[in-house]
Amino acid sequence: MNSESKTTRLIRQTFKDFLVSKGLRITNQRLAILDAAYDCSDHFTAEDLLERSREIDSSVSRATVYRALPILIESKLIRQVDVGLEHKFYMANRNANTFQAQVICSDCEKIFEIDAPFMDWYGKTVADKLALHVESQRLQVTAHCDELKVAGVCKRKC
Amino acid sequence: MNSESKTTRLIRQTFKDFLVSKGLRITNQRLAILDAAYDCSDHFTAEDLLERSREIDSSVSRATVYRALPILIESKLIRQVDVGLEHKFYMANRNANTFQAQVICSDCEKIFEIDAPFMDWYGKTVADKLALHVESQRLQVTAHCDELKVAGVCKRKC
DNA sequence: GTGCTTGCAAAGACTTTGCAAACTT
DNA sequence: AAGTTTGCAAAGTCTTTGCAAGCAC
Repeated sequence: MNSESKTTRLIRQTFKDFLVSKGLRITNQRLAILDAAYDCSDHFTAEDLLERSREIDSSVSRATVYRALPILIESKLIRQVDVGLEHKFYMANRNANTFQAQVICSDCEKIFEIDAPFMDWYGKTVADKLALHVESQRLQVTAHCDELKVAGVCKRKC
Repeated sequence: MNSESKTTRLIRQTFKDFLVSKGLRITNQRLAILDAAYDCSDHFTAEDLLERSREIDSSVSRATVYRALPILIESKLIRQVDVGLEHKFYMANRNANTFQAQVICSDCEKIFEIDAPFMDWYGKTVADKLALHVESQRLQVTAHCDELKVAGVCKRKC
């Protein structure tokens, strides 16, 4: 049972604990939205999330998705990935500890998440200069696909 | 005459050349919008730009600002600075050659632009791993103001 | 039962677009 | 004169909000 794996249960429990700790209620819609988010291996938009949530619980409405997103972000179970494209993206926060950078292919608009531990140190150094305390950092690299330019196709489904 | 400085003339000429090279027309509104953008030492939103443009040429409309922004960005005279705050920001591209990072104060939402030449190397290295060719990079550090937390005030007008 | 949550539809915020008049070339 | 560009207002897109009914506790 994929939906009952050990990890899934742990994630759900974390979310439930978070809701309780905030005096919020555990609802089927919120759980469906959480599961839908973790069902995506990739980045997703609010609209994607609505669609996937509805496959799990058809009663989920757009409003509920938009209301759930800030909660999921605050709980650190998902994070916002704003890459300056048309839409805002989100993704499940599977490895919250390493600093992640995004490489965005401008040909196919695919977003790659990569570890960039060095950034962490650098960002802190930079903020120290301004006497600010770092909360979060983002490194985004926009790039185009060499393969696509040459061969007209990109192996990574660009 | 501030509006007739050497730099200003150079910028205007660059823009005019760009327009001509694209078969677009040189209009007072477009020039007003360009001047307004370079009149800001800081980041600005589309709405800010409308307001400032109208001080130069009161006939500038919101639609024209929105139509001019992509042209100004394509000409590299301004660039978009998307920091994931409420609005999209833009800024004059005064030093296009150095990689810029943004440090965003989450207390006052002020945005500091800093040089981060090392990022450039790092971003390229990272993109090379994926066989992509770097177009642009952004490093954004969100931080909060220590002074504000302690003293309730921030010298840099946080 | 109490009061947080929900879905719906309407409202909001920001941006884009259709059209006739005005302007650049 | 020919064809772009403009301002206006309307339409779009994405997101938020008000409200009464429904649900978790």
